[in-house]
This record gives sequence, C-alpha cells and structure tokens, in this order.
Amino acid sequence: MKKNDQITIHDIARALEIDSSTVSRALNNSSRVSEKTKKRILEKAHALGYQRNSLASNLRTNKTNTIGVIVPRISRNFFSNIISGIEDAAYQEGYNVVICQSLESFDREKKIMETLLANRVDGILLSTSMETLSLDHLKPYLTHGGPIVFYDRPCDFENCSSITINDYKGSFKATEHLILNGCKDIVYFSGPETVALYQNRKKGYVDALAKHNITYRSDYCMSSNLSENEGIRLAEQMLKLPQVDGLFSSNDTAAIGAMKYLKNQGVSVPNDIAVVGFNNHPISSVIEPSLTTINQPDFIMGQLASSMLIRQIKQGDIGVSKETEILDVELIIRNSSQKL
Amino acid sequence: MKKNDQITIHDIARALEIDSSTVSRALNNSSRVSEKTKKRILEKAHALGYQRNSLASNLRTNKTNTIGVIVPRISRNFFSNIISGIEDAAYQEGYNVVICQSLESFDREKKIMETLLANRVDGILLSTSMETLSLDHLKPYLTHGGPIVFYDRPCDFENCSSITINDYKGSFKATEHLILNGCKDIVYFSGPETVALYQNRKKGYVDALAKHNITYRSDYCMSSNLSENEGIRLAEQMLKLPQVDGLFSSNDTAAIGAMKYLKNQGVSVPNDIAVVGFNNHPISSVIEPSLTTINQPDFIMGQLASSMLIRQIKQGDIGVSKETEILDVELIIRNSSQKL
DNA sequence: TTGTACGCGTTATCAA
DNA sequence: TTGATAACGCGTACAA
Repeated sequence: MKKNDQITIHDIARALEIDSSTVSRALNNSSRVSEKTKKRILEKAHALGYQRNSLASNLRTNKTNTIGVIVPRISRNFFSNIISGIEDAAYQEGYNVVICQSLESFDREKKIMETLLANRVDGILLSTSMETLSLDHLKPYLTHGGPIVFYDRPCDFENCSSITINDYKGSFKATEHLILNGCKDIVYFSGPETVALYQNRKKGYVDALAKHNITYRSDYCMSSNLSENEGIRLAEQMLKLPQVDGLFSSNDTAAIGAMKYLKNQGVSVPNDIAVVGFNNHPISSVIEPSLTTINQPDFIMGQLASSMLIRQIKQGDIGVSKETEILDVELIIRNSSQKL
Repeated sequence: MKKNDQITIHDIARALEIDSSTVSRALNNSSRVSEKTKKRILEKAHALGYQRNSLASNLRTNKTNTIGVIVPRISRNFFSNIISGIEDAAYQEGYNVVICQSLESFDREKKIMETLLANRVDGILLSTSMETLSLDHLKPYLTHGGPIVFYDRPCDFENCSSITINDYKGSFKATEHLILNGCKDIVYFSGPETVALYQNRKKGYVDALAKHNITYRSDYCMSSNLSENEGIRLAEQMLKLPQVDGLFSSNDTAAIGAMKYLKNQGVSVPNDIAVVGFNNHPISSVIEPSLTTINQPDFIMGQLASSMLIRQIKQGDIGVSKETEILDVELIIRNSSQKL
C-alpha cells in the first residue's frame, strides 16, 4: 500500500531506451508513432503495471473530460432517474460524471460550485436548491470554467441553456382533470413560491380554474416544502375549509401524506375528495386508491441535458447560443381522481 | 467563456512583487507567513478573481481529498440512502465524493476502477456488482492507489475491510417469524446464488426451517434477479406448488411484485399466504396489506463505511488492519405476515 | 517517425 | 518570514 511505486511514462521510456514523448504519443494512440514501437510500448506499459495519471494529463490539457452534476437530493426517485439519464449519455460520449448533493442548501451549493471549479470540470448540470434566489455564485465558473446547463428547475441566467419540463401545462392538465371530474372546490398544495418551478405550477392551477369560471381563493392554496409530513399537516388544515371536493398537490409525496391522513379520518378518496399528484412516484401506483398524477420524462431529461452540455463543451467559446428546451408531460389517470 | 484567463499564484505574486511560494503558503494558511502579507495576498487574490487549481495541487501532493464510491444503482432507495450517509460523513471530514454506478455490470465496474485509479482518488468504497465473481481487478488500485472498503455486499479480499449488515440474522428472523405465525410451507425468493449476500440470506432461511424441524425443499427456493417482474413470474410459479402458506422474499421489490400478482389472482395475503420482504423499502409501508420486512441501517452504514475508509486513508500504509463490521437488522412487523 | 525542450499550477526543500 | 529552484507526470511545438 505504498504510493511511491508509481510507474510513469519515463519509466517506460527508460526501459525501452526511447523518449518519453514517444511513449506519451503511443499511449494516446497517436498516428505519429510506428505500429511497431507502439506495440512495444503498450506491452512494456502493461508489463510494468503502468497506470495513467489523469491529474497530470488534465493539468496539461486543461480539460478533465468530466462534467459536474449538482442535484438537490439523490434519494428522491425523480432525481436519481435523471442522474441515470445523465450518466447514460455522458458514458456514451466518454465523459465522467461527478455528482454532488446540495440538500436544498444554498451554502452547500456555493461550496460545491467552488469545488467543481477548483477541480476544473468541463461543464456543469445544475438544478438549483430551493434556497437559491440569486445566481451570482455561478459567475466565477462561467468566467473561468465552462458552460452550465440548468435542468428541471428553470432558471434564466446569462447565456446558460436550460432543459425543463412543462410544469405549467402539467399543472393545468391536472387541475382541469379534476374539474372535468366534477370538482369545484379544489385545494392546491404548492411548494415554496420563491421557486420558479412552483410559480409555474401555481399558474397552471390558477389558469385552469379561470378557464372554467371557478374563482381562485387564496385560502385554498397552501404552501409547504411538500414533504409527506407537510402533506399530513396541510390535509388536516384542508378539512377545516368550508367545502372541498378536490385536491391537487404539486408533488406526489405530499399527496400521499394527505391521502394517508384522509383515510385515517374516514374521508373517502375520490368520492369525498378527489386527489391528483405530480411526479409519478413509484408509490403512486401502489397506494390505494392508486394516485392520478403527472408523469415527467426524467430519464430522458437527464440524457438530453447531458448531451446538450457536452455539445456545448465541445463547441468551446464560440457559438454557444442559449437553448431552452421544455419537455412535455403526461397525465396518468388512476383511481384517486374519478368519482363514482 | 474563454479559458485562458486563469489567474494563478504567479499573477498574484507579480502584482504584489513577492514570490509565488509565499502566495502559496498564504493561500494554504501556513503559519510561516506574516499576518500582514497574508492579508495583502488574500485581498489581491480575491480582487483578481483567483481560483485555485486543484489539479495542480493534487498532482504535486499526490492526494486528491476525494473518495470514490462504486454503487450498483443509484436509483435504488437503499443505495441512495447509503450514499447520503457516505456523503454526510465525508463532508464533515472535508472529503469530496465521486459516485459511480456499475449498473450491476462487471465490465463497467472494471472500467470505473481504472478511472478512479487514473484520477487518484484517495480511497474507494465498493459494493460489487452482481456479476463480479473475481476481485482481481482491484489489485492495481490496492497496489498503486489506496485502501478499499466494501460495504453492503460482503467480500473477503486481501486486507480490505468491510462493513455489511447481518443478512443471515435478518433472514433467519424473517423466516422464523413466518413459522411462529403458523406457516409450514414457506417459499423463498433468492437472489443470484453466486452472490455472497444471497448465500447468507439463504442460509438464514434454511437454518430457521431446520431449527423448527421443517424440511427444506429445493423446489421451494426460487432464484431470480429480484425485480418486480421476476416477483410476478415467481409468484405464478409458486402457485403451482402443492402447498404454500408463506413467502419470504429476499427483497421487497420482488415481494411487492408477488403481492400484486396474488391480489390479482384472488389469493389472500396474509391468510392464504403470509409474506415477508427484506429492505424496508418505502413502498412496503404503503402497499395493502402493509409488508412485514427487515429494516437495514442504510444511512448509518454509509456513514460508518465513509469514516472507516477516511480513517484508513489518514493512517497511510502503516497500521491498516482488516476490520469487519456487521450491523444489526430489525424485523418490522406489519400486516402481510399475521394470519387472522 | 522520433527526440528536444518546455510548460501546465502548485508545493516542498533549501537557503537567505 | 521570505525567496529561489526544482519537481509532480504528462503533452506538444518544433526540430531533426
């Protein structure tokens, strides 16, 4: 377990009585080395147990072949599917992926940005934390690092591209679905309204009500961090309202908490209160009644974000034009929303 | 978005008409620099927008302050909880974490090992892929890199420590629980029996039967990759057996697939067939009937693995003695296993 | 096709 | 307390 026995290209060169630059070229499969010496070098490298030092190589070339991913929380099913998509595309392009969790903390996000810049990743995929209100902490990376592409949580910053899902439309569809199923008094669970994504979702809810001539009442709109416990708490609060026949939660987790509470209280879903969630979390198909929800193309979003970023990295400084891709969503109708 | 405008310690040195080595010392908060010049340097560094280049530093010091984590699949709840634990402990020690997915592929695992070695991570946390039968691909890293600690999936290799959960005991408890609830003909869903972890779980099942004088029948033991679909398939197969009154699945996912199938076929859980799973997956508490299962301390296992590895990294070559920690598990009794 | 010579940005060593 | 110099391992412009 000593660390001093590193074999370098110079060791190979010495053993073969050639120059290290030739070894370097051979190991990078350059065409400027004869097949014969290339073969000799590769054999000797293997025999000596040579292991390339990417640190040195990256320092020299000023590239790391690595993209950084900042994700609010890995353990959320939605994000781990995105990560799988990101890795899938990156892997095919020969890029490594470094994953960092902000845990929804702005301070951690800032620190991560510094670390990624210090480690000279070639580009960054970013879904901002819920605490992130200003994006100034991205400037050093954009100046000295590389491109940043936002995913999932929409942001508008300098020339950064973004790829998100159509939160507005999903929310609109979900709300309208409840209305078409006879709901008139629909409670809405919102996330933090400082976050653009939740502003969009709320707008979808409001506009769907408006389209069907239902008055928006602010006490029917409840904000939280959308955890399961908050879902329970808000459901309790909801039952205190004069009339409620529908609930649209802007994520499944809170919807599930609410459903558990309602079941507990003997309130029938969907007959007393119809429920629609957002995310298509695996639990939504298992819970009883199964939860109507909005499916987002998470894996695909990851793939697209990854390849968009890598394309921009390869383009270099020139021609990086701001792209904005918005992916379509799908209403998945199950049992929680259809009154008998 | 140009990359040539990197400010280095030399730029700072030049601006201040001092030597770059002093700048380096100041930036590393060395005590061998006067407070006065330290302050001047830090201010100038900030003014110029200096961003440390870790690549160069790591190359020079031959340390990266980074640990690599190889995980079969991030999107499995169990593993993402482990990762959270790993990051939590690493973060506190000031280490960065690089997460890589093998996707249960031996080839990818091999490739990842090479990448991590090339990038000179200081140590590796490894949960081997299901395809991994030989561990020879770890040798280069152990020779030229640093320590490896196995987590979750037990492995015995050279002087590598490991931290796992007590699969045998969990499995024994689960099986005995079924027996004590009146089951005599208990089907067992095993994972690939080439994997040590599943060997241990199987042994727990077999021994529990033996303790209660129930004959083990090999046709009651069914192997698969334990996906939900495999759970469905095996459940179908299970119903063809002469007598079955219990099912112990070595993970929740397959148990859930089976429960869905049984419900579909009008077989009552737990009255006709009692079911116990393994993992305490979030779905297990939501499905109806709720699933009795084995809870594993995933987050804690991650924390422990992380701090064990970092301790070994700090110790260096000397004194790395092989440690083997086995964490206890807990039977969580719910409704799927208690006959009325 | 191969060799020479130097630089990437940082830090360790030695001397002042 | 600071400076001068070399070295980490690799890649590349240039020359041969």
